[in-house]
Amino acid sequence: MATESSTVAVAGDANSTEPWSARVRTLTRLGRHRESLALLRHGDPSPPPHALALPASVISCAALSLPSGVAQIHALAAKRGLLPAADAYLLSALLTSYSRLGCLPLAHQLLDEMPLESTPHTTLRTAFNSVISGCALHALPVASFALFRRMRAAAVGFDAVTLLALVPATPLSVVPQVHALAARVGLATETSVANCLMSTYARGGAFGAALARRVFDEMPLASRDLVSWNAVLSAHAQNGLAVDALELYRRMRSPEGSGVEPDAVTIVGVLSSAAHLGARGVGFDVEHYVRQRIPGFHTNVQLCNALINFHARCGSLPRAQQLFDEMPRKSIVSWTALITGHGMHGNGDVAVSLFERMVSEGIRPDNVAMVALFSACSHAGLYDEGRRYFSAMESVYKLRPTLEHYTCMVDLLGRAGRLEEARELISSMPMPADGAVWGALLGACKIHKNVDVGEEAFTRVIELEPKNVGYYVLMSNIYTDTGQLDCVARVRAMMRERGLKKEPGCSYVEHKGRVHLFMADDHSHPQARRIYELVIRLELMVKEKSGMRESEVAAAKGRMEKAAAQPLVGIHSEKLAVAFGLLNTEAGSEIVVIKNLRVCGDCHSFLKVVSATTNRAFLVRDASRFHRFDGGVCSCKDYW
DNA sequence: CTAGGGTTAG
Repeated sequence: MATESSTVAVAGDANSTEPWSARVRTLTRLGRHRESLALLRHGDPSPPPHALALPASVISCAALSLPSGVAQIHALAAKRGLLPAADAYLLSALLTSYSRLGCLPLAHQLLDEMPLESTPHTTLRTAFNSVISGCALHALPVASFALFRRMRAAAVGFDAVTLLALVPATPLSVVPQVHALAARVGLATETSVANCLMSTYARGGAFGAALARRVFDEMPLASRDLVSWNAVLSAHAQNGLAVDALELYRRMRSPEGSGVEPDAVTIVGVLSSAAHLGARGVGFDVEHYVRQRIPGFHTNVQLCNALINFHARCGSLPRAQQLFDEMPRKSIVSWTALITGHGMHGNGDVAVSLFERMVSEGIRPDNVAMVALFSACSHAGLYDEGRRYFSAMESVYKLRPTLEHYTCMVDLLGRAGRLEEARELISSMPMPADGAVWGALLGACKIHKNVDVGEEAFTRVIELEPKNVGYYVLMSNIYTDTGQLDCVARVRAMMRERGLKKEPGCSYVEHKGRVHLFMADDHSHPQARRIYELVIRLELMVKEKSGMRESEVAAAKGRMEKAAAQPLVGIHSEKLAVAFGLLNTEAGSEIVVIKNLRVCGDCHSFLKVVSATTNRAFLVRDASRFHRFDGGVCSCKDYW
């Protein structure tokens, strides 16, 4: 034992008793690459460098990004007759190093020189694996697939390592075939391969997430490790399946997770889903877990970004800001998350100054940061700033606007009432407008009750997205607002013919750790009777307070109900959620409501008046932003 | 002594 520790202590030292070739290897293993190469170059020439030293030196050259060094050792080895296949380790080290350094022609050449008949299959497999992973690493998916085919043609069996390199480089549509091939040799349920398949499938939208789920379900329980859980959870989180992601998190923490402890990667996926859904309780619990169990989380940029995003999108801007301030190093994502949060809360000026601070700290904005900025300008009615930044986007920041940027700008111009200007912007686009762009124009026409432009936008948008119900509802609401009830009926008929149903509105409130979900005209809550009584009482109070204008709305509603069989407006879910909040909280508290659709005008004025008389603040996150109702006014200043 | 798996913002 004493000798072993002294060997370690002097490893690589000049006075070590090791043969010097072994010392080269030791230095490489310790990551002391320069010393290792120096020893190779200037070491005792007798005995000459042993075969043992050469692979190590190759690895050191690769670690130091020295392709010429690799080539020199390659030449030396060739002179000694160690190649093409006499020394499998050396060959392997050369192939890996060439591949990693991007010298793929050399790697290919070396591979081609190998005698297929006389080389052991394990050596061949490793050689192919090295080059396949090199091609994958350097974005040459076609080449890596060609090598895989050659490998199979030469009857060289593949293993898990082959698949780990190949699968991520395979076009998504072909992955199921490789998957089937892996399954045939029993590799598909191997932990590393299954994890790799799941993360690759995760790139394929909701359908990909379902395939990832299947891989996960088919894994033997004992093979699932932390990465498996993270991969399947992220597959759902990244593809908008937030509810499933949270359900997976719950399962992971149950006995089924068999002691797997969430790590920062798990948490990032969970927080993303919680932020999406407005699942505040989940996010708060997870943050508690982070503070207890993930030491030094402040230095984990991605984790902090996920927390900032969660707080910004779930109503706690000060906590987002505090986390941001506490980060020793921030990324553009940190800035963007905070800008988005301020944008959603209507603090356009704060968003703009954050953006300016970001730029002055030397961070070049990217496309996502620009979207956040435009959307913040849009919600705050910052027309001039929006226009200015839009033109700066190309000229100053060298970013080409994408469809998303045009969508934001159409929204910004449209909300500001400049419908013609928005229409012109669409005509000037260098690419065809998509549904979102026309949809933004349609949304603006709803705000400004513009039937003509609205009809054009509607025609275009339903050509592009005939199944998106929201656009039919918007058009129908424009007709309702302008009293064209025959047209309302026509749009409804279109919806019926196409088998489209209005997406039901729902709102929820969290209270004492439980989620209370309400749908429009929903009576299923245990307190439903008291909730409805309160809503009716409050509506009466609101009507008295706001007099004529409300009665006009009621009259319009009455006319509409006569014209169509089904009323469009019943008791919307946010009224129920707020009434529940009023019944279950003390005066002075804030009631947070998360809603899937946008707040309608009627509910908006209702909530303003109610906030003035009940000594509560209501923070409502709807489909596009936050509204904070307090003392009779809304933070959106009625601009939304 | 060689090849290798999961992550964020709109």
